[in-house]
Amino acid sequence: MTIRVLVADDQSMVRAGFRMLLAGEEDIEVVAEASNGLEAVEKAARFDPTVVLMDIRMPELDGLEATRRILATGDAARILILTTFDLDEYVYEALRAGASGFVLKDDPPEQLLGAIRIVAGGDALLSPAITKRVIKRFTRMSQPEPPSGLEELTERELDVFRLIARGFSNAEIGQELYISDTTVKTHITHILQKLDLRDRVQAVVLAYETGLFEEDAGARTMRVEP
Amino acid sequence: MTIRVLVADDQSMVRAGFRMLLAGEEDIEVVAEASNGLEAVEKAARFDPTVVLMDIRMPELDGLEATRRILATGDAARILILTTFDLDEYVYEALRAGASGFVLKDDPPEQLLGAIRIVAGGDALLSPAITKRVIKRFTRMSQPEPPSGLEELTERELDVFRLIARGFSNAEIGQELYISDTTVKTHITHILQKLDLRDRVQAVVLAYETGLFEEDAGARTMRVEP
DNA sequence: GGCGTCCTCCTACTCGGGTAGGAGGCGGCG
DNA sequence: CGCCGCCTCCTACCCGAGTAGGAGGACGCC
Repeated sequence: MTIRVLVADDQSMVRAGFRMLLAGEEDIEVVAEASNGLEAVEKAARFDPTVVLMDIRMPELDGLEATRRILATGDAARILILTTFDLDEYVYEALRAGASGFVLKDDPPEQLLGAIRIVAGGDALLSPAITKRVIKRFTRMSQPEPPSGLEELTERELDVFRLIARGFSNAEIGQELYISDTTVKTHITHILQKLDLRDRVQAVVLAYETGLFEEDAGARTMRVEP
Repeated sequence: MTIRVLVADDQSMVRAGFRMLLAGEEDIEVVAEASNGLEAVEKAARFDPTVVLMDIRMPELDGLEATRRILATGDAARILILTTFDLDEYVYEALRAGASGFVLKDDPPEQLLGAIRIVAGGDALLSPAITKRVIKRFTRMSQPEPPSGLEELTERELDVFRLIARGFSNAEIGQELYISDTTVKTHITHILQKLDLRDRVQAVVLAYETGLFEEDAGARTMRVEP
């Protein structure tokens, strides 16, 4: 019996890469691809895959919500999450959503193949680098705060965060969003508090390390004055 | 006559993606792959490709030096550089190294195919987003300074830059390197001047966008106080 | 209606970051 | 030797960033 795989990733290049990688395996078959979360949910229902390779960041619906919806249908599908960085905060949320494993996109191919087989067999696994962080997280969590977790940023705060991550000053952010810079400051204070960061520099680091905002790569340009 | 392509990229997934993409084209054939710069140089000599798809950031030897070496052999190969971001400062260096074109990795596939054919035909091209920056750069360059280009950072400045890129404050950098924070400030002023940046936030953005310091990913941890 | 959330804007303050300019020590190189 | 580049450190100054705390309007929900 072959392992039926659904590949859900918004980058066609990555999908093609997986398809090629898995094509060489006797016991694995790619039965469908999805380029966003909604499509993933739909195709999971239609093709009944054994394993869904799920990117976290996708348009329409992200990998987390897609994971929840697929599992909510009672399907037997196992979800294997693909993350780009081991720092990805979503990992903890995905754990709660019921994912069976996490693999880093730049892990060696053999590791990925192994992961698919393990997950298909009903076991769970984490990439070593992720495991380290998860453990650290849980040991830290069990002491001071109750359950906690990361607070959610509002829409507007995300707008501001996006611009911070591109190196904008408060004044520039204000111009871009048509709000005063005191308002910008207010948003930033909230962002830093919610994410437990010291200043905007750390916010930029976090944004890149977790791969936030990779969607708007097209518009990504640092401001340069003439 | 088919266009012979060498794919040089350190991510196997990306290579596989290109192979798959190009497999569908009648006039294009992937004759070899390379996972680092040295391999690219060697295989370019061995397989005599029409076009080399070259990633900039690669182990052993980066895409720029590989480009220089391949062109130095007098081969007819055209180099098409792949960049992840339009902000990549290396672009200017690669121009000087003799690359024939630049394509963003997330440009639509048709654009990439077109680019390969154009470059194979002997013309040069830039991705629109890159063109914009190059023009801005050259117009700026032709006025005050002679040829110039990016000044090189010293070893110590790189040390400081690395820590800036991890979100460290000046005081923290000073402790880490055993120097006073006024010295740190001095270095930072020089870094910003040399790279034409406004503040450390832009420096962090630049570091990530150009993939500087990806080597020390293992040690990459944001400072978090207990 | 009343409550809560979000967004907006304000003042006033503190502090870290960045600039300007100078200075001394060290090592390499012509 | 003398010059230069690099690293180190300093003072003095300015300004942007972030904090604290308050306030008002829009909207949705019970």
